[in-house]
Amino acid sequence: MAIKIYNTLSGGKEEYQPINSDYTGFYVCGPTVYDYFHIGNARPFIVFDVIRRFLIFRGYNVRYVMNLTDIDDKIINRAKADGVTSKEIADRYINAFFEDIQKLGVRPADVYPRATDHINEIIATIKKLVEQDVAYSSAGDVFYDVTKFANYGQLSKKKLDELQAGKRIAVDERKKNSADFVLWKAAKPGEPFWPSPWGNGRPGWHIECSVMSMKYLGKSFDFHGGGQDLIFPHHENEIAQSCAATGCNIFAKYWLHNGFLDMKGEKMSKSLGNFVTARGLMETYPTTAIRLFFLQKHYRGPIDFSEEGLNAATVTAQRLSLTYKKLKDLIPADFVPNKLEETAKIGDFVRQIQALDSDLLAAMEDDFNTPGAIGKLFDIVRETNKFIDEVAKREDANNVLHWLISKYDEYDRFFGIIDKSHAGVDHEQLDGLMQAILKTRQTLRKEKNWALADQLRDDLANAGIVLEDSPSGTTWRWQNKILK
RNA sequence: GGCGGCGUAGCCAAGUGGUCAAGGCAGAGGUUUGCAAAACCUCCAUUCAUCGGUUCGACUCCGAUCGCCGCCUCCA
Repeated sequence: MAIKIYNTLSGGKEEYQPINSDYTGFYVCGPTVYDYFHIGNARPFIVFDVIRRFLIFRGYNVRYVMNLTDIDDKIINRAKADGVTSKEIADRYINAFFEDIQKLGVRPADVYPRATDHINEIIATIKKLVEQDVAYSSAGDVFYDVTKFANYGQLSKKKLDELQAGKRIAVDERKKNSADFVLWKAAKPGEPFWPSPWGNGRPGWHIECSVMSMKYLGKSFDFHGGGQDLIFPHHENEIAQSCAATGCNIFAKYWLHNGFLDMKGEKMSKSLGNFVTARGLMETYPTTAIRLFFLQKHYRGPIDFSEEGLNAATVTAQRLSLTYKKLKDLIPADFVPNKLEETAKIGDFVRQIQALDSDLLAAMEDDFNTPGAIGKLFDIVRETNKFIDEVAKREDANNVLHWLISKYDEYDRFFGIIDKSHAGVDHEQLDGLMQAILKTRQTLRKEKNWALADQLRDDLANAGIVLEDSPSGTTWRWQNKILK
């Protein structure tokens, strides 16, 4: 089955046809590193991570590039405020960015190009644009002349004469057209700068993405992703610059844009001040819950940030992870699988899961419909739990368990929503301690000393450890912080 | 004003021109358990913002209305 993708450029779903067979080029607009990113900024990091991982799962050799904007006004202002250099600010928040996305379970990109590492290439590209007369310099600044690009507006479906120029922000007098945008900014006193044919200055925002995406992915590549607010002008400008510079018809073939995270019906943003950092949120909620919170909604729609939503996602994520843990606990460590037997009841069960599996993948293939796919996943979870309840009565159960685990592992290759830490049992010493406590409590239970056995369980619950008694023994796990 | 999108149960949220609609959370009852927890079962939208139209038939297509959001050069 082909993967269908909603392309902002065409305004409809298209079948994915790779530009070349060697690799799939995927560029996503990354952070401007002047502060910790907030949970709204995290949305593209997470949804494009999942899309990328699904493409890899489907066998595409994805080359994934995310830029780091490490020079711009906000960084300069922050540096001034903190009394340090722009580079120190950028380095500080690049490190924080890497820490945070790792915690969020986002796989690292193949390349994280930084604007300041590509100044020469940026200047060379601007030079080319000036030579072609699609850009002009004015007092040390260089502007792109949007009237020179016939298809300007193709992505955002905007017409130049219908823009409300200057409505929000005063138009720079030196521009020939109000929609012209800056390629090179002359340095003001005290600002960091690089020498250029137009004097000391620094790159404008849009040009870095054109230069770096094409450097690492070629002048035409498959996917370009980012938030919906980047459609205009950022991505529109990227297309204009890139196609003017290289003469290519296609810059990025498929344009993917994620919806916003709203805070009480309003877009979450730094400038509105209504934001929660990803870093802060991860202190309260498990990352599996945060990812699930995003993935239970289609990536193009808006999401309203709410604690109720995150609490619900926390419970949901735990349900999935507990089922996975049970599967793992049931199968002997030294089990060697052989072929699944197509016998009677086992066969019915396997076929049922296979049907759900097929629906799950079909949902993912339809424009990465993660909410639909996760709905199917929870059908699988319910069937799995039923199977687990009857596992003792089943023949060939270990083979089926082994197969089920492989299915969950498969889904998690792109979702990343199963907590595989095994409830902390990877800490061997702690588990040894817990086993000692459980052994003592087991003795109390045999003696029907319920009061003491229950008190022990309650005390451990207060410490964030949940005990679960079952006919086959007692297990322990961490309580989700949020659910205490 | 231009462009784009949205409105499905208490909450979140998929989906289809034709068994009057997945899944999750919350809630009610039950099974299991020494009691819990976890799990399972049952119940929880004659209805898909409103009003028209097309159709044998629409929540799904078309039009209008109402409400909400985003972009129109800081912005994921």
